[in-house]
Amino acid sequence: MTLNVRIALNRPLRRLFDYLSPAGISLAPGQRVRVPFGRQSAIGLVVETDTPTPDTFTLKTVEQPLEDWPALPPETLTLLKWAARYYHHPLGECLFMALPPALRRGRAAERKSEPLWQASGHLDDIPKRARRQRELWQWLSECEAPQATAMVLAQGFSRSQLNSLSKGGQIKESDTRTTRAGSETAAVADLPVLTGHQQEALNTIPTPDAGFTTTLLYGITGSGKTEVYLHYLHQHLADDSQALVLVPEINLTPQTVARFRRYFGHRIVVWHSALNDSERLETWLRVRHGEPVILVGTRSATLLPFTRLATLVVDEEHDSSYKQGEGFRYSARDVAVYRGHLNQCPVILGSATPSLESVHNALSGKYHLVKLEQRAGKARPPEIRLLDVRSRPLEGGLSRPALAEIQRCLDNGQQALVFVNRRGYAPVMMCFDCGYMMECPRCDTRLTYHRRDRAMRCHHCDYQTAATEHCPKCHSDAFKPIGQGTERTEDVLSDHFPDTPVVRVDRDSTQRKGSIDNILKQVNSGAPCILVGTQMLAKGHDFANVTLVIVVNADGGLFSVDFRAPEQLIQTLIQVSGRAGRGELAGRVVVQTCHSDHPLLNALCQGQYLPIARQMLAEREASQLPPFQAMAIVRTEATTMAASLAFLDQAKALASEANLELWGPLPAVIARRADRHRAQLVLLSPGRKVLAQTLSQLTLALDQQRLPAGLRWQIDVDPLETG
DNA sequence: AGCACGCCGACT
DNA sequence: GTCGGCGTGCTC
Repeated sequence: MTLNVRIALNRPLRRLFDYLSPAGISLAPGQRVRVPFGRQSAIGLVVETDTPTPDTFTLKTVEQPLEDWPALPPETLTLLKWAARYYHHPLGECLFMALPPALRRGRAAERKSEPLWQASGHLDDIPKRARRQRELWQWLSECEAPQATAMVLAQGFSRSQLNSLSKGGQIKESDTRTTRAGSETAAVADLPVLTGHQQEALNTIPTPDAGFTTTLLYGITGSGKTEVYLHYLHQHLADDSQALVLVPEINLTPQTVARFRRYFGHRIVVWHSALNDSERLETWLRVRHGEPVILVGTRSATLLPFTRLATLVVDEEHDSSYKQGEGFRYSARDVAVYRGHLNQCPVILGSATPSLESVHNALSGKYHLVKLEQRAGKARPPEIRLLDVRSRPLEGGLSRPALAEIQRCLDNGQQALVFVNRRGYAPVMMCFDCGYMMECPRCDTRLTYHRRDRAMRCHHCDYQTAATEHCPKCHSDAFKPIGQGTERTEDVLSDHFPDTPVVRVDRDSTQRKGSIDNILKQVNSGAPCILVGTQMLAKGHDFANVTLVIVVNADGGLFSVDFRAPEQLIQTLIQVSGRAGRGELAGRVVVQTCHSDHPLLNALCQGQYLPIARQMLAEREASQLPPFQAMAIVRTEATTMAASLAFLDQAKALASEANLELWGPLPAVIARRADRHRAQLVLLSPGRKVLAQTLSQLTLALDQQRLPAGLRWQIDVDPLETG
């Protein structure tokens, strides 16, 4: 008896390879195998069994299975096959995304016993000056069960603190799994009491009995959506079931995890980009073996091999970090919804500013709409006001009235938040004598001036060069920064308010590990201070004493070429406004603009998101943009623009038989990036079927073309960026 | 993606 | 004379 199997490999190939099963072994779909491939040996995943024998060539034989069980269980395999088709990405690469790196490389799927730490000895044995070590000891001693190193690090402690304590004998390794299993059901804190509105929302979300349902939980900032998720899971998740809670990358802070762990203890497991290979393997195995975990994770957690998935939650469902920006460009939110369908279980999408796609689905009845329109506790929604800054003198981007508002806020002993949408000191350096502007040698972009590091940096590639005081071209000293970045606004605020701490929060200031925690700690102390920062500040943080938010410039998103720019602008403005007045104090938001008559900004001042979303949806419908048509983009990059465009011209010819709207080919908005010349062809279709069929035919035909050297192309289905 | 094969330029 | 550049083609 010889049975053939069809196998996917981790290669960017839109095809599978057939092999003979090894003698006496029958293989199942999803199983991991080692196979000879060319003159190398590769790891493969079985996709189909009992496939026909070809008559034109002889098959090679699978070397051996790596496990006698499928690494990818049936549901996960079905999910990934669907996703590979939907996103028109090679199946092999999609399947391997669902394996941890260790298993992709062929390591054994075994748990390495990892140490779990528990406190022993006495607090007094730790020197008083070792403050963090003492805190770590205290935390461990308060934990219900011994903690893994990953957990300790997630709490913001360091390896060196752990090592010191271990050496001194104040903590020790406990025996691994037995203790953990015993603690699964350990008593944990009581759930927070729900407000009447939260309770009402909770009661309105369909229960798992209803099978597959998608609920859009529209809850304004500060309304307490997390409490609703916690109660939903507590009420409806069976003890032997698994749940997935997706959060945007930035939200998976130790505080968020601690919040879940307080009520579910060790049932909470985390998954994010900072895990190392062995932590990934460990968690992947727990999920695969059906441990009843509640997994809190970022985008790629959507692809984990759950076997008893019973509830999915996508928090901040509008967040763009759910869409993978390269390679397998999937949307974790959309894959999660499909996964709910496969498992016939509830999916809850939560946001204060849901995507227009989700609002559309809610309004059309495809999703249940549950509203939570009151802030929890005594907090009230902030008052939003436009401040027209045409012909007003600006300092670091700030107008006099804005500075006066900040002064008043500080005088009241409160905190202010200043939102600037660019990091660095200034986005451009320009010579006022010869007009020269410093550009990136590899991209079609201007270099951003980073004053702290005396550097000129490109924000689109890794280029950087020393900053100069004189114009590099004409040596004039009239070489000046143009525009605002967070550093510049920080400087102006420090000069203006010398007695008040000014804290900058952006990618540059938070690079050091744990620095965001220190910043949050300082802010949460409540003493007057000014926060200056980018989008980072807008996301999910709870600053009780911030009562004033200043938006330095709202105009960037109003006139962008990208059709999603207004949606993203409004979402960011509402999210950042939501940072004001979360405690008992009322919040105020001042939005500086040169277009105070713009209808979108005026709608924003009404403070309600859904009406604005309706308005934006009407515009999308009028111009037949998503979600009223399905969109995909064929993107190219090549050594010359001519090569990129020529390739897309062929693609256009291949696609033009179908009844589709085609835009382009056109050079990308940033046409050259890291010396690659980029272009795109946009496909729009009223129906998903036509689009999918066209893309299938297109990929088939394009795969057969031999590509000019250095040209790469990809397909982006449901793109977020159309630049 | 790897990897080998293959056909032209500057090195001991 | 060979080492090695990366173009082209193939992998069940």
